[in-house]
Amino acid sequence: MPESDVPFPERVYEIVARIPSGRATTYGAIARALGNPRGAREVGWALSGVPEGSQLPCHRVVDREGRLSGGWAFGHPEIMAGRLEDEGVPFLEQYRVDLSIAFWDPSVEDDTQQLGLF
DNA sequence: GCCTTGACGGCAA
DNA sequence: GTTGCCGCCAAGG
Repeated sequence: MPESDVPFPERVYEIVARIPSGRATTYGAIARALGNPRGAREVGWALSGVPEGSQLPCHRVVDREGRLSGGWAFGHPEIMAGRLEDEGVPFLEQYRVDLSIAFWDPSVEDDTQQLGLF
């Protein structure tokens, strides 16, 4: 069946699920990968529907500046930041990841970008 | 059917 | 580099 039949939230989850450990991506990048460049807010809305305890690594999704805009959804940004830091994600500030190194583009399937090379 | 809210993004001042 | 405002898309009151 056409992918267009798949509900938007599920397409978001599918992308988020394949974000490599130690990397991060943005709401806008995911939206663009789904062919909806203006749907960044919709991506955020989709993730807000993710129940606690889900295996979905939604903590690896940040805004375009690398800030933990969704940190409070985990109860406290420290939880999200600690988990990212534990995976080796570089931070510019306490609540801001270095996307120049850790950014993972969902529209690229090339495995070399998952090697953590820079 | 109208208005407000929200885990965003882009641009102007 | 910051702050503010507007635009987008969906959901909920």
